[in-house]
Amino acid sequence: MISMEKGSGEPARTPRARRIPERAHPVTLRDVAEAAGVSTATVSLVVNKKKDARIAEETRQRVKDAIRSLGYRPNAMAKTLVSGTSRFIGLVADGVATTPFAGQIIHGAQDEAWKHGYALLIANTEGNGELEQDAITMMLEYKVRGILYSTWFHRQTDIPASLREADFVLVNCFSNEPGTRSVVPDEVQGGRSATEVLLRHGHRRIAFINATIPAPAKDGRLLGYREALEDAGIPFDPELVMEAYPNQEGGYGVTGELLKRGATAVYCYNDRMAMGLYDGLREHGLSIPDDIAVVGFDNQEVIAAHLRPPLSTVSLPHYELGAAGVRMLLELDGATEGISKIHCPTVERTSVRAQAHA
Amino acid sequence: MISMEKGSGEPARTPRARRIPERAHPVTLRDVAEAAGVSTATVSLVVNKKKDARIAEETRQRVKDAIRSLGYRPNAMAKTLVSGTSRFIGLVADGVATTPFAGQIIHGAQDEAWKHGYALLIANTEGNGELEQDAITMMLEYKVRGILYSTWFHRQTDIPASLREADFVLVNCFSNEPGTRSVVPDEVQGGRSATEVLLRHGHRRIAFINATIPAPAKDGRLLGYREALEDAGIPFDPELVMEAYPNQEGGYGVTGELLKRGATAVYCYNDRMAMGLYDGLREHGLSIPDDIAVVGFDNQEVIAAHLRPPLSTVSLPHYELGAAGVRMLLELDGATEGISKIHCPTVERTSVRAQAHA
DNA sequence: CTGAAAGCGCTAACAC
DNA sequence: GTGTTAGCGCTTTCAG
Repeated sequence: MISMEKGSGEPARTPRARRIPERAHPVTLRDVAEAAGVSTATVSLVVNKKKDARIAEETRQRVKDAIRSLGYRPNAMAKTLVSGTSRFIGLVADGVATTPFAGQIIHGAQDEAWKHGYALLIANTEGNGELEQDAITMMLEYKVRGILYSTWFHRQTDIPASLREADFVLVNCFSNEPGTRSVVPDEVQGGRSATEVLLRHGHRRIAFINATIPAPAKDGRLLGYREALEDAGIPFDPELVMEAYPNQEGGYGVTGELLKRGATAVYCYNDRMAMGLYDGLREHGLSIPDDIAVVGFDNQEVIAAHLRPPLSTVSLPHYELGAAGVRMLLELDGATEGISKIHCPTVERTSVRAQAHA
Repeated sequence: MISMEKGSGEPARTPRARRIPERAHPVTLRDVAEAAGVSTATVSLVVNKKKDARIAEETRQRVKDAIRSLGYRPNAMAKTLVSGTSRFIGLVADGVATTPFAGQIIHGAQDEAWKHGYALLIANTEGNGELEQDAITMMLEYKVRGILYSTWFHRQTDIPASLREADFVLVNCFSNEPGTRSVVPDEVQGGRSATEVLLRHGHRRIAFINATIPAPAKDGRLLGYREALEDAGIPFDPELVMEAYPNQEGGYGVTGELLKRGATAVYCYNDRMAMGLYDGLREHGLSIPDDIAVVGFDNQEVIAAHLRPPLSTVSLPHYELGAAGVRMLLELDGATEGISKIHCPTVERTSVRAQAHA
């Protein structure tokens, strides 16, 4: 009555299992085989639903019953040991905690990995080089199928030496080293789309508030803006391009200058600047979108969707970045080399309206 | 000259390694042993830096050289297979992609897990029950040391059946089932702290805009508010408690009603509501903190730190939640049973000022 | 249709 | 000090 140790007798089913359920003796393939009166090979066959192996229906049933009653769980470690190839994909990210962006990358990568039978082993380095090194080492030791190396904002990056020991793809970052694979957002197309939203509503005098910080986004978004204007036959006016620190304070601070330029619409480098600009505009007694139209970039949910009025913007496709990353790693898509650019979709809300006198 | 297959001869060091470096023949312990002219046992001993085992310095060096020149990486799978216990902790989250909150939990859990030699195996279910089931199964098969089951907002939860097969702790959620372990934020203390910030600045007529949605946060934050008032000897006035949907629109919408109550300060259920309220107050020509003081809750960085003026608020300790979860799982802290409440720190910015006529 | 046996890479006695 | 050996839990020929 007192001893229930070692799970002797019935399938260890203590009424109120305490901590660490049956850590004593994890049930193995062999246990199942013995219980069902067959060999381990047979059990393995039914567990893995091998189509070719013909097992008597009666035997199969007996095995299944044994599995259920013993609560058998295959040991993935042992499985990958023999198969030689693990079912892991590593994802090292430098900023899961900082923004929701990295979260989206994780989500996309995971959905796609899962779809192909892989589990995600993730490491969040928050920019700490030592942690990053440890993370990669760990992944290497777990014999991951490959590693996704991602950054929370789009930038160029150095490739850590140990990363080269694995099959890898850069996500949301890139290297100019030849032969490396990477997926990044298509900033140029994004900038073009943002501008086109304004153009479509009849605006012709469109300002662009760019970031002061050098980044592929800075160059790309500007280029897209220029291309869109050119396509619309509007000459580029350098007067209409301003720069500010890419956050709320930056957007707010540039308001006065913007107003002097006489634009009817503004395209902001990101949603955070747009948020600051909203405040600035309001202080000047201006209303959006009637007095001036605004579009942002990033589609940072918490902000864009809840500003007054909700902000039209261009979405950074982080989910897709993660998903495309694993596809590239697994060589599932066509492109398996170089930089793959992911489309940035437009998200229209109500901060833009057809221009009154257009 | 043409054949380089099977890595025969020198340590497979092709000049320009293509994809999948040396997938051909991963170097094993045995390879190292042969190269160094010792047994596998010896290599194992130096790899694991066993203190007690006495190895001749000369031998140790020979082994180390072999390891380096072959580029040997221990196989974690094999290691855990023999040791019987894996070095994984599973983390299933329902919303990494939705908010930065889950990201913080991941970060905290990972740092703490790492500190104790564990790697985090994470699964992002975004609320999808099937995915969740698969995730837990996967973790069970990888023989994780235990599972952290987390939600992105603090709530009660059901415990999935398969979760019980593992050692687990609930993070940011709880169950009233006896014997389960969980870590959650201390909402009551948080609500009290938020109110006290206002009290400390001389306010006595403090409104509370609560959420309409039932949640532990709703009850806890209100209770904290009442406790703080009571301690300050201020009678509770139901008139001063309003409810609205807990986002920007909700905060904005309740502005008019709030103003009728004649409060000198408001404590909002969360930062998003405070953001909406800022807009509402501004439209009424009121200035923060001079005309009215505001505090929020959550400390949602993108918002709170960049509102005009920056919002004083109470921080939801997600990082700590993750870290404490791991500690509880590993039974490192004192408390190893029941619900552990984590302190919510106050973050003072400039949306509160000493009351003019106090 | 099913069983026996070898072996995946590594650790841990236990010899020598 | 260092080598031998027996598994860890599983898959996979190869026999029967």
